[in-house]
Amino acid sequence: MEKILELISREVEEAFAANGYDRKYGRVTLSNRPDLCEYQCNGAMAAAKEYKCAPFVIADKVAESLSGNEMFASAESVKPGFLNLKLDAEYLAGYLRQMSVDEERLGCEKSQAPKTIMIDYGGPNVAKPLHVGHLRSAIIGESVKRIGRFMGHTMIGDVHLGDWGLQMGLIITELKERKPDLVYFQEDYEGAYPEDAPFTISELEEIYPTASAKSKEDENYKEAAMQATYELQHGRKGYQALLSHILNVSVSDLKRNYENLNVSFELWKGESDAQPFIPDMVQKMKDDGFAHMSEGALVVDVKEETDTKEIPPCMILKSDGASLYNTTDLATIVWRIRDYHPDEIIYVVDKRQELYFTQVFRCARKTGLVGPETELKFLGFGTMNGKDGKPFKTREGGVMRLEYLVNEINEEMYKKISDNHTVEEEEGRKTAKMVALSAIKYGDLSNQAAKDYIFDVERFTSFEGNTGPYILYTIVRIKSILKKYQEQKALPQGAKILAAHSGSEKALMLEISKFNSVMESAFADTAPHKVCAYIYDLANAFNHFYHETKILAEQDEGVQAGYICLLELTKRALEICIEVLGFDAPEKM
RNA sequence: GCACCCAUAGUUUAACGGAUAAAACACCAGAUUCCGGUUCUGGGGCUGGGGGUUCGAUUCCCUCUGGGUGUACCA
Repeated sequence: MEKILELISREVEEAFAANGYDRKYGRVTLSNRPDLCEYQCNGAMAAAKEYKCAPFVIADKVAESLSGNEMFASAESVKPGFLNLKLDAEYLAGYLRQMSVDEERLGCEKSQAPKTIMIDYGGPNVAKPLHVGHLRSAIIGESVKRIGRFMGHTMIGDVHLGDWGLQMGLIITELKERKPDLVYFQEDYEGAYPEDAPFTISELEEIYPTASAKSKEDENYKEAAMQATYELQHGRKGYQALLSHILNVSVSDLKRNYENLNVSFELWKGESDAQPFIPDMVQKMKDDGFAHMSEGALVVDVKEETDTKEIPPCMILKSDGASLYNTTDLATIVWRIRDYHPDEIIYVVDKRQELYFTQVFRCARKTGLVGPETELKFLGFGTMNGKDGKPFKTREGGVMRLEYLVNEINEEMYKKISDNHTVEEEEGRKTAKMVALSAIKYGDLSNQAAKDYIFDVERFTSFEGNTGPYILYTIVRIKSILKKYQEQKALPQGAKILAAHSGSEKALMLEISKFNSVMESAFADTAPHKVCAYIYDLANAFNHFYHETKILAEQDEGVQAGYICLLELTKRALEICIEVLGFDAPEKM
């Protein structure tokens, strides 16, 4: 259904036109002075110039034309030339009734031109545990994906594993030192390799750092690792079998971890999947004359006339002929285009990589890997800082494992919940987990992605203020009222949302009516924080209404039923929003 | 050196070029309560400095200051 702002604008534009002014001046915006009005139009001031006429004269005429319009309770012109509008309560109620009909989407229409959008987020390395550096990518990417999906687009999330390069050789080398008798190391072995991996995830997580440290001290060791890497990449069977064990063990652990965050991926592709595309891609770049040698390396120039800064060429091959991150990312684009024909690829990556991705994007376009019909978008996010304003660290100063961080917050939330009231252990744990996740995600998503933010556990886990738990608390409160009502009686036939009886009820209704426009702009700007800002306002509006209104004690059955319908709608709006943010509400808390 | 990003209340964050810059936490005062810890009501306080464009600037342009980041063989 049409956005309420559009409906209002059209009416006001009509009024401008009726008085002989260009209708473009009739655009209405949300009021920034809620004490004066609900919506406003500033067009008269802009029009004053064109028509050489005092702004308030124009505003007066328009207001006159709008008087008696059933959409507005009042339309008045004010001082310099503002047009202040208040919606008619019955009209507003009608709009909400229409929203209620569509329980799934609350009248928010899917995109007219659905796109296929691939979204690259996650970026974990195999054999290495997730750490807090992976948190933002996962949270933001997942939310952007869900928002896009809600708006009717085909969203394909790809985890883009770091599964290529020296790290694999290091693991194989270390494994060989520890367990030289394994069949994987017998060059002449012909049989089938065992199905079970010769290590567990915790061994794997310990092996990698150990090997990495050794290689820095011991030249021979490093040499061996490089040799193993080379042999792996050139098809040594035993090593490839090991690689798939490493991948399997690692990926199932990663999946478990991402699941805990309510994050999932459609594709579990990795850097290794791009490797087969490299030779042809490089050859074509050479043949087409885009790639040339520079300082021993193969590069593609990506400078443009309008650049204010120096953009170094995009390197395709190192001077030793080896590929690098750029190469892999370009080759990844090759199969993404080939297999999925996306209209857009979004990269949710640390913002420090912006220059690097500028190079990759330009190179991909220039060399024809990507046509003009495909948009490449860099969604850079800022650093997650500790309370001291510096990058988040453990108390000891190391990198915090994501799992530990999440557990810590779960634990804290459990304490909080069991302090408040007695709960069953199991039930309490489950609830704590849900609330904790809302705290982490909302704390992150309520900031603009591009900005650094401070991860303040105490603030994020608070049940008051602009936090995830506060939002959940509001939803739970609504659920509880609805439940009590249902226990007493059934909703009468023909129950419907009625024109607001109070200021706080109308304020709540006005918030709800913004739903579709918020979703649209959150998607257009890839900005989950707009959804956060919205549900916070919505939750506040509801709580004000709740404080002023005796819902369950209301004597008039019709009025009460209207309240219940309004609550249902509020609940749905909140639920859809937290769903796209990537967390859920419990039944109780 | 060069370039990019950021700068808003004590703190963390909002605000299509519009009116008196918003909220949360913290703080202060009053009310409330078996509680100095709960809840409610009220209050103070902000656009880094200087120019410019505009009827009108937190927003756009220039400059200065302060902070962050990046600047080809890492990812």
